[in-house]
Amino acid sequence: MPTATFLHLPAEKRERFTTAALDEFAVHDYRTASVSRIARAAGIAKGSVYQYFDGKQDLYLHLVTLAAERKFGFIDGSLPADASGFFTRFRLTVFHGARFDFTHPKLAGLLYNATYEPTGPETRAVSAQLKAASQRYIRGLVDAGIRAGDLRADLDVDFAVFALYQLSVSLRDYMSERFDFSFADAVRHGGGSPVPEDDLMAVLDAFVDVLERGMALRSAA
Amino acid sequence: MPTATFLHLPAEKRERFTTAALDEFAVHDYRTASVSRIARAAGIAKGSVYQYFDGKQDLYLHLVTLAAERKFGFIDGSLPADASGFFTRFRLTVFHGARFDFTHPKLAGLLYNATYEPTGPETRAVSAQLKAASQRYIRGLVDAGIRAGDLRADLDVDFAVFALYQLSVSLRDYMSERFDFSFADAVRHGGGSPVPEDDLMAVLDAFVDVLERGMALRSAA
Amino acid sequence: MPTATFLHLPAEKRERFTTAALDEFAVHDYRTASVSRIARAAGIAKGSVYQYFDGKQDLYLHLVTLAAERKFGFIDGSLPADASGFFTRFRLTVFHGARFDFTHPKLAGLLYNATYEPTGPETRAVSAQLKAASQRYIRGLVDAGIRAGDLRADLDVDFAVFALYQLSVSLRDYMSERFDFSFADAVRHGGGSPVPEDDLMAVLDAFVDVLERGMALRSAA
Amino acid sequence: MPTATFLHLPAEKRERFTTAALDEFAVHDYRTASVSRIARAAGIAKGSVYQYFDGKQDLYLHLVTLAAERKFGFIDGSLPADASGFFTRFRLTVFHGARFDFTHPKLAGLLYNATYEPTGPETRAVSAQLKAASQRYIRGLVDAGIRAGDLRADLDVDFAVFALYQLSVSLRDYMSERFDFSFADAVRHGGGSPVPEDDLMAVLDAFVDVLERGMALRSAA
DNA sequence: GATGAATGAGAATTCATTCAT
DNA sequence: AATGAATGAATTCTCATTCAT
Repeated sequence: MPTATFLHLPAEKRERFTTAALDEFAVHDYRTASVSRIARAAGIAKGSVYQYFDGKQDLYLHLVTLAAERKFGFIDGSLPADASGFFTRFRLTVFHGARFDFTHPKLAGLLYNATYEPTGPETRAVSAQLKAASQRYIRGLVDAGIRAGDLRADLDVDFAVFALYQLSVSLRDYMSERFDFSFADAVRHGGGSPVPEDDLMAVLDAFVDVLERGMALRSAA
Repeated sequence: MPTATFLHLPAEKRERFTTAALDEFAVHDYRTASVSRIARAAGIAKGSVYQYFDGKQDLYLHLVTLAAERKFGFIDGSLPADASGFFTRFRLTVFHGARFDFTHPKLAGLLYNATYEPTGPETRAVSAQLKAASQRYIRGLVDAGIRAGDLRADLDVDFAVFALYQLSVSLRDYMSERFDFSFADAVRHGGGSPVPEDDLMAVLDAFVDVLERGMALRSAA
Repeated sequence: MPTATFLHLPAEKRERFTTAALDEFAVHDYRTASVSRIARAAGIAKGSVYQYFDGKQDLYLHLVTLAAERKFGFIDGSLPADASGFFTRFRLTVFHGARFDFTHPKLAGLLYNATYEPTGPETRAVSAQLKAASQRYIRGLVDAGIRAGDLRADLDVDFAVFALYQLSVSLRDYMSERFDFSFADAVRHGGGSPVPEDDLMAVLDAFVDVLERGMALRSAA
Repeated sequence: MPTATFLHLPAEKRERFTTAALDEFAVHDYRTASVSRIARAAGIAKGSVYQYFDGKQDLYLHLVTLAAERKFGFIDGSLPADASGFFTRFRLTVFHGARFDFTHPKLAGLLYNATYEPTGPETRAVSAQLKAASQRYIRGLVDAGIRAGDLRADLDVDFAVFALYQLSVSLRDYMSERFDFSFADAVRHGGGSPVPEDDLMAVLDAFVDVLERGMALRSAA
């Protein structure tokens, strides 16, 4: 948790620091990220970092929490209140998640890194928490989908949740390759025009299409 | 690539080294893996590592390549020659892949680590190569499946390949959680009885079921 | 020396600070003691410490002086005015010194630490001063003892003073081991029943016995 | 324990390092001693220290062990084989111990520091071990003295051992003051002519005199 | 071809002290 | 008079790589 010192900081400075820290963790994993580099980039003394946070681990926890809250908040805020079926709702969730990734490449990069963080003792808890939260969210959608009759009642819910989670998370890789969009560059140079929403929707159509109908030729259905 | 020196080594020594290196990278990610530990475990001088390989990165590339060849070879060798439809063939591929993971936990651990190690200039190329090879393999299956009429002709092939790849790779996580099987322990202590093949098949049924039929209630189809 | 600022402080605040500082130096040696922790425990700003004292070193000097005064005062106040022979008087001195240690573990801990902290320019002076004061006190006893005919006139006074001083100071270690009494715990948890006065007296008897009669078999004396 | 690397070092270099390390620990206590300073003084890279020893703690353990062995060896080698009574033997032990201190000020300084080391987790074991060894040695002398009829049979052995130990160890302080000999300077500048052996003996006479006969006027003995 | 000692830049972290507010 | 954020030099320790033997 940030210290009181950090919270009392002038907004400008606090944000300069946060930006520097996000820049670092968006590009490097936990081990590779350097507190010294963050301090240098933020233009503060190395010791100050330890006035703001309990240490590297604490700073990391804060940033991941922050990013997760922002992303979940962004998605929630973008979803229409009236749900309209599982597939529509899921597509929108992924769609706004992807929009968030394009428009907040640093936060998204951090979350992506956190998800695939090699599990050392320092990061295990954070990664696990992050995964659990995402899967809980998806499980809620799936349960509702079954209740509403949108999904097959005989679905293996555990596997479905797992599949939806994995595909959602790694969709970033897919988009990156398909649209030749480098999230790494976006983080570093603020850059690259995001994928047009139409193209994005087309991908999501393919996604939902497979989810909905499966891949098989409707053989003897 | 291994140097000529390494290739001319007495087989026993070469294998002692390879084993030690695999042991190390199976348990640690690239950064955490230690060249010194490998040398010590192999009973050779640290300097020798640099006579055999160009450096840590080069050694890593060699090991990942080796592991990938072994896994692909294992799967190919286990598949019946006569294909019998896309879903059956795919299920068998994943099934034998999982069997490989259970019976070769070190090689599998290394491949898993390599897959999720996209950060850092040292590993990016290797990860990308590994991913490309896997996806090429899957794409072959999908293309054949469409030609054979097992898969819908209007399928978004790129997305399908991506989805199959991601789910196959991360199936390891799913099994680990579902069956409470720790691959890390298996690597370290050779241990743990692998998931019974029946249970494994049950998971693959759920997997293929979703792929084949999708998740939607066959509403008014 | 405390600044005027410190002396003009409301008594309550001044004492809160003193208590916090004693707590810290009773448990930690000079290097390990932390100004920040003291400020936090006293509920004042870190900067205030430097308004009250010239720095860590100055604060340390003040505390040691304070503790020494308290201990000497305690002993003096407990001794009967009419002296009754060197050994009785010395035994009482040590006895009340030990009682002070048991009942004022923090002050005693601080003094003990200060005594054995001769390393480093910051503490050397304070240690020397403390040692000098103690030895001066003992020298007074010895001189009087000789004059009164309680001690041998041919005694090497310098050595005698040194020996009495060292043994008195380190008696704490002896008692701690002999009675399994942890002064460290007493400081931290206020706790532990002190050694019963009878047992304490028995130790002092052995002490004085050696001092008085020596260790030799009264051979053919 | 030193690593094999350290033991295989050319004698000159090994000694340069050992000297530098002793210089450091003879003047500073454990906390204050700096590995960086040792490396600089020895003219080697900081990292090399960690090739030679497991870390600061390990280096410290090695040095203390070394110094203790040297001092005990020196004393043992200097004592005549035929014991001649407790007090003679004890006086000789202390005498040669003091000679060692004057002629090996660094080793002696290190041992002195180790004895009074503030007990943090890193040094506790070493200090305790050192004290235990010394006291065991003294207890042996005392036990033999009683058996031989040199010491009173009703002596409180525990206290006697404690007293002899404390006085022996702190004799260094006494000599330092009495003869105005700065061990610190001796360590730093190799300097100062040691106290003449006659003067040293005179002090030991006073010491043994008090031990043997006690301090009391043989009043009504 | 093998060795293994040496390197040195870089990591995280601590803390007494200062000084603008 | 009080505050408390900022400092920055100092600490221990790591490890891939090199190179003289």
